[in-house]
Amino acid sequence: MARKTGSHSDITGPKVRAAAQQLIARDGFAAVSMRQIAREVGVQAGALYLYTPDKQTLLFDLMRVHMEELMEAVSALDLSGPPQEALDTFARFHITFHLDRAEAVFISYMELRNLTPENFAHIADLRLQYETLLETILKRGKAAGLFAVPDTKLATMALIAMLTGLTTWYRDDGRLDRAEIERIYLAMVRQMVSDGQTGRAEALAVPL
Amino acid sequence: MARKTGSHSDITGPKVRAAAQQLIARDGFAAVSMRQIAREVGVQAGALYLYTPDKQTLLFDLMRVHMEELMEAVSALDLSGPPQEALDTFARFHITFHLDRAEAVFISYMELRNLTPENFAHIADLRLQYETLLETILKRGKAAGLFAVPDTKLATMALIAMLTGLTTWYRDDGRLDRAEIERIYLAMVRQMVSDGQTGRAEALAVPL
DNA sequence: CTGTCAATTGAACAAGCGTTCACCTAGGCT
DNA sequence: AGCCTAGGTGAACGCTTGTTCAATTGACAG
Repeated sequence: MARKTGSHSDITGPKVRAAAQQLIARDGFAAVSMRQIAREVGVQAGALYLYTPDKQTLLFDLMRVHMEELMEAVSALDLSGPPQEALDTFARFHITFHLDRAEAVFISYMELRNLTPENFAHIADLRLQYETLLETILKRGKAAGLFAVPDTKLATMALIAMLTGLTTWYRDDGRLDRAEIERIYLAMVRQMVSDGQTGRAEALAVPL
Repeated sequence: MARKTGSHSDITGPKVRAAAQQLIARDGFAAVSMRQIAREVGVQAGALYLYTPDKQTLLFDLMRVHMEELMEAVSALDLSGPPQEALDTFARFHITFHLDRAEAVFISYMELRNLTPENFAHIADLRLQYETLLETILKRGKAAGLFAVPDTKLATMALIAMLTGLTTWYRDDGRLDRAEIERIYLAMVRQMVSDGQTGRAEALAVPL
């Protein structure tokens, strides 16, 4: 067999990562073998080692790329405006970005324990940076007397868990479409930090 | 070697489940071998099969017992009172129960995909029953005009994700103790469903 | 038409897997 | 004193694992 036509490394490389992502998201890192990934790609197991030094690095790269893309995308947002506006922007972004990448999100939350300590530290650091962006918004809103947040750190964790949890049950053919879900979640986010002065009607009337 | 003193099945049985729970919570079901569990118990791998027919059933039993204990404990609550009171009771219960059983909770959320379809269906059914208890409270509150909840199903998922997320980052030696965390989370839960009429001060002033 | 080399095969390696089973042995019962 | 059996051993089964590597292929440059 060997090479067929054209340069394959540009083709096989991405296919390896795609197959790994799909299988690991479905069955878990430890349960997926290199031979399964290879079969999905249409190649022998040995060939995978042209694209990754080992299985661990394959996982780490999936998570690293995901987190780097997340940070790059969130960096493009303007979160410097009024806290309420920044919170809306962040929440909308989080929902869309995560629903678009359900597999990568799932892996990044479930397979942390399969990383070596160094790799884990790197991913955890990126995640903390991301969470800090949200906490900063909450702090600004609290300082301005706009948000009623007992503790910004806990509110950050609560909001992220609530928003990310979406990816675990969302189905394309579900009762509500993505726009509706986004609207409803945004209303809940607003309400969770609202100080009551804003009024309920305002928080629930989410413009699209 | 063989038996040492007294009847051991009453001792070894629980030790097997405890060791399995600890190791699976830490490394994941697929990554833990029967030999590792046996070593932790202080026994040879073959002896485990006196206490479980196979590895899959060992996992299922851990999850089943956890979910059954959850349902039994939640059934003992009185959730028939005013919606706000019932919600408080439920939230407090959820936090306490889950923080007390971090390992079992972690397993029940992470290892669902390692269950056979029949076993999965059973666990999923118990979970749905649990979630329905919360949704019923939200529906009652909404019908009574007390809660501002755009969609009770989504609010249920959001609240459960938010509350359960707690177990993923809570540490005994953290900045806040459990009572404080419970109080703050309860305030956030109230605020998320509050209709603004109740007033912010009331929602944040959580009695212990 | 030939030589080069990127891309891949397929076999091999030692290690570990879940599970089974013939055997053993210490303790309680008669 | 002697048997019975619960509770456990330790070796073995066939299979899979991650990883390596010499050999081979096909596409392309000169």
